[in-house]
Amino acid sequence: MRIAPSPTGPLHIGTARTALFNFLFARHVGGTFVLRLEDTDVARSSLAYEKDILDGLHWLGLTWDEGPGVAGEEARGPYGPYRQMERLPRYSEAADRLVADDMAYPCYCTPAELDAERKRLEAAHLPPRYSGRCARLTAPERAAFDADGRIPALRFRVGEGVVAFDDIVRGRVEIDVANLGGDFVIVRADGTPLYHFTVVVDDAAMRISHVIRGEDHLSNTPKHILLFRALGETVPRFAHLPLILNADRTKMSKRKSQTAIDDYIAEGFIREGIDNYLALLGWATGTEEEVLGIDELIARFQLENVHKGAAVFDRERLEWLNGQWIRRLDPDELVERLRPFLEAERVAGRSDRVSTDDELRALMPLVQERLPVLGAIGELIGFLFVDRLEVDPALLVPKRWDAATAGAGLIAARETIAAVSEVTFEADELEPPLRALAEEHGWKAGDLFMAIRVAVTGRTATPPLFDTLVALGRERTLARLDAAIAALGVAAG
RNA sequence: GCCCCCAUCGUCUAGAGGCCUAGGACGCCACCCUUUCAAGGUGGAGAUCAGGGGUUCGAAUCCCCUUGGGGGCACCA
Repeated sequence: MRIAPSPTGPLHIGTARTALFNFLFARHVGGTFVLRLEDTDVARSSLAYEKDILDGLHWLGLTWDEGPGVAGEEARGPYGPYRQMERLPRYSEAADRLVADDMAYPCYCTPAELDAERKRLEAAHLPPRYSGRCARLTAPERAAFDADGRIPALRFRVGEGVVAFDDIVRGRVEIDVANLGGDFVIVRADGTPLYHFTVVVDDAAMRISHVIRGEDHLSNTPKHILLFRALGETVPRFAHLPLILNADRTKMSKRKSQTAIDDYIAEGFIREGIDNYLALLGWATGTEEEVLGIDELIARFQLENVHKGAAVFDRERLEWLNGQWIRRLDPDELVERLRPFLEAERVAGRSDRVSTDDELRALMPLVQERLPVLGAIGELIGFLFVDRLEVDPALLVPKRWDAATAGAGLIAARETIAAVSEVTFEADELEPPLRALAEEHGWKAGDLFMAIRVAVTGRTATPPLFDTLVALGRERTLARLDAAIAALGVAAG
């Protein structure tokens, strides 16, 4: 199996999903997973995108058995090179063979001529189609064009008949060659080969047995089959995956959806969540199991169960699955993965320092079940790492209270908390006296706790209060209470 | 325009002729738990299986048509 991305943009969700399905299938059947870079669109390809794609696939855990050398590392696999621009001689050799067998021919039509032809057909409400004008040029006619200085492209003769194949997910597909749009170009006038040609030459050369790709290639498959046959190669099995859709049910696009894997990584989605979610987009185990790790996915994966219908990308479900996986992470591992996000908070100026690993580890029980994405960590515990906390005085007054009560409550709470010594400053030591305090004054414990919460965190939604106070420490807790009391005084006055 | 593909709750899906008065999950709504927020638990609303014809004793499941949606038709990949 193979994944053959074009380095013409950052790693796209759709490419990642196709790679994942190839990977799952390859691992399930004990096959070989190949990565090939289709960089023949030189104008749009770049090394930066190439790196982005390879890094992204790695990040997702989709490791390939054969692929190009990167960052000084050797290429792996016996069928390299794995970049198409390094395989040019192979394409021209294959093209020469097709020309020698008269299965391909030089076409001298200029882009302008072809364009005019297409426009004419369009105006007549006819499907675009190459006329075949150069298909039966005689040797002298070709010589005349050559003498004229015209550089020909190469076209493949599609012939006639019906091409049929048994797609693993779609079943039998039959397409009349007459609908292929006429003989198609396989080599540009500048000598560079085109996608439909390179993909076939390479899939054959790399001994690809199963071509698993997006449904957008279904209509092109007959062209590929014709090419495999013309080259005398074995036609691989095909499996066309359902497309991933925008919310409006059109093919998922950058314009209407967040498609770059990088953006999901930056938000703090984790590979386990993304892999799990993507695997379940267009495929199901047939059981009610949904939270599945990569090994479980591999064990259960069957191309036969892949859906035919396209699937709308549902971010809510991704977030849920991501949260499931964050909760399943080993706490030390979570600390590890959180660090860059805390660093980002500091860089963005939202916190004054980054926590130590010990501090963070102690917080894991509080944060682990509250993170849908890693990027939410700042919202959750950022208040612990700021020197000067901004508190909206209005928030300090719980709904059922007035400012005076809030002030009294915080002053009383401050005294109670101050009575707890530094050494025994634990959640167990804090809760009972504060509850007693509330009861003594006839306050609802929740109201008192909310006032304290806002005073020390600036927020109404936080991890459990007493653990939060402990994390903050006695000194800072008291200081923030003092600041809040002062702020209330001003607001009340 | 032509060709190809597809069609079960808002979304992801289970379903391969009787187990379906259609199951699960996300989301939503209640309730429970609870100091807030989450997490978790329980329950609920939500799909006449796009519509219409067949086939069959029996159809979400098979066939046909219609409708709707999508994809493809480049010297892009």
